[in-house]
Amino acid sequence: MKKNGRTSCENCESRSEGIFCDLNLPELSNISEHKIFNTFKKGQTLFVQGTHPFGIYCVSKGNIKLTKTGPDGKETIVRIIHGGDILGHRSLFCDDDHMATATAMEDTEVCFIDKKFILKVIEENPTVALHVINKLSRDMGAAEKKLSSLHQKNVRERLAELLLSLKATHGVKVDNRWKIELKLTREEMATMIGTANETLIRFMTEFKDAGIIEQDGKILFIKDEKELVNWANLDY
Amino acid sequence: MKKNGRTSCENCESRSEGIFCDLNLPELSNISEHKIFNTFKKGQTLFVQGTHPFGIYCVSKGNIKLTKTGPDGKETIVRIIHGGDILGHRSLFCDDDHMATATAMEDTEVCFIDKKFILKVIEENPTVALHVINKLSRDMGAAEKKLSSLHQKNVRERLAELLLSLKATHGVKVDNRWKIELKLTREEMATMIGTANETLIRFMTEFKDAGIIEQDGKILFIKDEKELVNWANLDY
DNA sequence: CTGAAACACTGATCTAAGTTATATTTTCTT
DNA sequence: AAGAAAATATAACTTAGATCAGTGTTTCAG
Repeated sequence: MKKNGRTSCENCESRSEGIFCDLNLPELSNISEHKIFNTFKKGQTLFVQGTHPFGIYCVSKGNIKLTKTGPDGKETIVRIIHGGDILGHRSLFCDDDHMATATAMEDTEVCFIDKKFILKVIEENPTVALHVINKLSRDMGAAEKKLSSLHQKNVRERLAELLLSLKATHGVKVDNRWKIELKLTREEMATMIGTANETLIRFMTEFKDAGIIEQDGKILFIKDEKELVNWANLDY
Repeated sequence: MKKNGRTSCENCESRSEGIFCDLNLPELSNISEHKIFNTFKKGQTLFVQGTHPFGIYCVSKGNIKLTKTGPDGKETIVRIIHGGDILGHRSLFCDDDHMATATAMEDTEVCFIDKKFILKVIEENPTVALHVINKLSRDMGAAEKKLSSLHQKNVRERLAELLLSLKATHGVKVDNRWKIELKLTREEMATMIGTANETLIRFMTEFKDAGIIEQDGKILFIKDEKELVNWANLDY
């Protein structure tokens, strides 16, 4: 692995974001020498539900969806991983098989880090450990929030919540609209909030008709954030 | 705090289980000197949704439920914490306010550990850090599994899953039945699988009629685990 | 021991959202 | 550029499970 190349951790696009953000250059280049850089084309899978994890993936560019398929073939997107995030750590850290499939939603750049090595890095660098703990805690919060939403809110409210969370994670303010820089199919959005394809489409139409959102081809815009918050019926 | 007393970490009932299980005696007694021992009676709350976390709770005895209340007052049990587990760490580690309320389900014994101190312990003891990571990962797995169940399975299947998971966490084999050593109301069980009180009762009756479960007062027994697995329609 | 809550159960409606079906548009493939 | 495949959209129909209403049964405080 060439030093200071485009694919080195020292020059990584997402160097300032992830669990390694507090490491200094020598430590980074140590990791750099132990990782395996890889690219995935849209639609390719990084790992498949039910298989054994061998390490973690550090995503430097592109979005990846984590999909859990049920016994009857129904799919649910449990999480979306974007540039700067890690992936595959949950299964690794509890020695479970992967309980979901990771699929590239666009062309992505990802580094693979072997189990043994990442555990060593965590043991030797408390700051990395704390970042992993922080990441897991935040994801866990998101998961438990979704859990209660699924029980307590109807589809309209959950859709509003989804749009708000997409705004937070993938939104960019352009003029006076929020542009969502993540292309999702209706099907995918539906599985994110636990509803059927057709039901989701109905409510998306309702949101469009109400002037809350707008669409330009596949790109989504949020026009009226305030109204979205109303519709989401958020707690406290 | 007296040394070697009933309430010291060295003599803690759940010493072999929690995140501190790999520490040696001097390290344990160091923690012991920094914790605050407390007891809670059934129904008392340890902390309330929306408040700021100041540390973590280390549960040595008793079960505690974590309940998230929605904007319309509807409650959902997001997790149950039992002896040996920690509590309140999720919010603490991501600097969020508590997003749920912790309520003792029976008389409990709990130690409080201050934020600053627990962070120091984690930084200085990689084994503690790894145990915290492992704990979070397992809880996160459970949360994401529930999430997809809520989308992919009907109430009957989810109830079967709940009973199986109660068996795993609180079950004791007595004769040829599994005794569930956790007393739950129907209401509580309902909020655990995201359904209504009445609906849950209906299916519990169905399970009893089918000879899968049995009840002696408030205590629950699983008679036919095999059939329960069938009804749960588990994946792979 | 007693009266009031809290809990458990049952039945009768009602409705949100799933399902099925079909048409139209967009996006890939060759 | 044409044809196939995937995604979007709408409407009609069905249903799982929520809600409402009422009765029996524990539990527990005083």
